[in-house]
Amino acid sequence: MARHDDAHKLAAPAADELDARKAAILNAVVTEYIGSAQPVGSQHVVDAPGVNVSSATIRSEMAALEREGYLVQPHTSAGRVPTDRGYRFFVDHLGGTGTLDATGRQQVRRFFEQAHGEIEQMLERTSGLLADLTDCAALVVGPSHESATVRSAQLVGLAPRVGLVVVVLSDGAVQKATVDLPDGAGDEVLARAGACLAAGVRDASLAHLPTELAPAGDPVVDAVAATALAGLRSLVDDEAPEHVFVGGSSRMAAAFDAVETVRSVLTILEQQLVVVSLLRDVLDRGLSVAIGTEHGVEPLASCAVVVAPFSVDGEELGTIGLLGPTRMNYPQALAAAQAVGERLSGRLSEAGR
Amino acid sequence: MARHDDAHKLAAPAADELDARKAAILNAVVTEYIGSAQPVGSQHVVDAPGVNVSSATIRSEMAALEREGYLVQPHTSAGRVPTDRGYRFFVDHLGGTGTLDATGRQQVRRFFEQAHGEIEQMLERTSGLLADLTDCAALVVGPSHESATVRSAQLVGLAPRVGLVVVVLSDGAVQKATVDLPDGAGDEVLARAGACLAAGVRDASLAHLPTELAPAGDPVVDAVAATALAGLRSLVDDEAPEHVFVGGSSRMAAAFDAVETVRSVLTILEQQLVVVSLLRDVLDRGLSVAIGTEHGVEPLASCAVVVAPFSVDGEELGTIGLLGPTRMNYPQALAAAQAVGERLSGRLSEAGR
DNA sequence: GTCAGCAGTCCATACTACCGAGTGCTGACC
DNA sequence: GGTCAGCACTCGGTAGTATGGACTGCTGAC
Repeated sequence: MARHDDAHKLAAPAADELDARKAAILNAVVTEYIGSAQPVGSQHVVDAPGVNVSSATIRSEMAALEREGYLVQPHTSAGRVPTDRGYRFFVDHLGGTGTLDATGRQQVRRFFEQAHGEIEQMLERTSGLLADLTDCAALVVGPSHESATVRSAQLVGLAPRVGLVVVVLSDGAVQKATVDLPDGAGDEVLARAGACLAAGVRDASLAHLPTELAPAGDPVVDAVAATALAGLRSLVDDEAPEHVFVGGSSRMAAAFDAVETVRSVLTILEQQLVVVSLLRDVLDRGLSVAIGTEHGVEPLASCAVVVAPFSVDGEELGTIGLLGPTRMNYPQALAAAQAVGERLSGRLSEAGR
Repeated sequence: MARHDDAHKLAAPAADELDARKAAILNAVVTEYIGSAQPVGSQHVVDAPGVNVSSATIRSEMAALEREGYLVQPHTSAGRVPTDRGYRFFVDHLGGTGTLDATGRQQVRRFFEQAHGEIEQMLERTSGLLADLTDCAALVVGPSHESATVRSAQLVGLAPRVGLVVVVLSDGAVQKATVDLPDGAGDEVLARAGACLAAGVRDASLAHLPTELAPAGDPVVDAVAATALAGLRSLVDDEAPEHVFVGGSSRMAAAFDAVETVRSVLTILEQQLVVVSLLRDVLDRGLSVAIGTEHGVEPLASCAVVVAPFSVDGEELGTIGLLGPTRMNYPQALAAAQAVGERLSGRLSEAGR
């Protein structure tokens, strides 16, 4: 079989291609290393499927794979460890997406059967589920509210001179902003200003709120309504547009043995902005996996990220991410991310129907 | 001097008291150990204030302190390390609360000067501030909404058969619950049901919502209102009543050198329920510090917790917590927790006025 | 009660030896 | 030419041993 592969090996762009045997060996090394975290020697590969050659031949093939940048030796006389490039080939050409194991599938099914409550709560719990499934840190970025439109706006008095603007968005999110009120603003003024505000912002998107409102006639009411609108507008710039739920970050402690690595990874995980843009960036580049230095975040050089979008009614709304060491179990992670993404999409679409 | 101490040593409860020199030595050992994380030998104590004796005398005092359970030796011929009891004495009798250093004070001041936005956001940021100040993991538990009363309730249609109940509480919190609507429920039905609901729940506390509403006459409206109320009531049991913001958990990675300890501590930090009840428990026992095994959480045996409440208009609303290794800098942590708690109370009271 | 002096303990560190997993190379074989 | 058994070699990890030093506890003098 490998014999006539040679024929079109020259025809095909050989740059990123490996012949079947090299691929099988790389596959075996990656698989083994993911499991054991120990450099893999030629002896451990000899029984792998698709590799029907002696350890001596494997050694020479491994040496070639090292020359081509797929493997490295930590030191002479040690086994081989995959490079980022090796993992990349593995993810692209080998291993497939894999499927969740039976217990995993059951866990996911049960989770979504008994899932209920608000979207935020569900996303948070989902991050826990993903962490459990994959033993990675799980990142779940909620939908952006940028394109959602205002369904309802309301002005509520909290204290003599404090009010709260509450808007409900079409995607079910609720935003609020406290506003200072002038001294004499009673319930009636609030109600009228609220109505005025509601009329002005209804069906506008949060990103494109009007700058002023139609006057209601009463200067006090108008003033209050304007204040409320200003409070609302400040929300948009103010708050990070997306919230990210991080679950299972403790698992990063088990993933590395250097406590310093753990610390730097955790530090990144605490920076929501970095996490969100990391995931977005990977997704925008059309990838579902970013390995080592492929994503630009330097402190995560020894990590890999697996992403999957989730959507409601076909519209991509959020992102699922899994963060683990580069030697993470990619097939499992991909399968889990994809399965949970699909289920989540289904669940959310159903709820919004 | 010690001679006639013997006399009333039997009379007075000598149990927890140490004479001035022993206290000074203990103080020096704890202070030194907090700084260096290395066992402290008699030589390092010799220059400490209040200890004007030779190292030989210190050694015999240290041996006594060890017999009394304030210090331990990791092994013979090593220096001494404080026990939990030693830290406890230090916290209770020595070191005082301390004050924040100048840069710390400035950091706190600046933070609260430019603090703005909603309470949740502010609490989250506060957890980051505290972590920065103390190099500990910071826990901020928001106010419980149990005693807050409903200021406003509203029913908004999101999709043909989906509605959202939004209630605003007297403390400024907003709660929401999605509800399924019957097929024919149009805007008018929603408005009427919403009004009916609002009338029924206004000024009720979330914990004591009515079980049924006054009928509005129309069976469809009544049904919708009842569904909405049910959705609202489910919120109370459903959601954890308090949310805890955890900041700076990455700092736990630097605090311990055993990666396994880091993992177990982080695992605890991910369990909001445990964290909340831990803080509550410590506070309920009237403590501001819980050291080692004093709090019941076994995986945190090598940690200490410093807590401080914060309040609005005199009413205790939330809790600030700092989690660090037992050899954390107690005076600094206490000062930071107290200062931030006070500032936060002030800020929140001011906003609610 | 204090303390200088001393003998003793025991952890780190460094050094050495050794084992074994693993490599690259070579020469024979198909 | 590709394959592979055999071989010499490399080098990290473990174990054993020596050394230094930071401690201690004790003792006897003041």
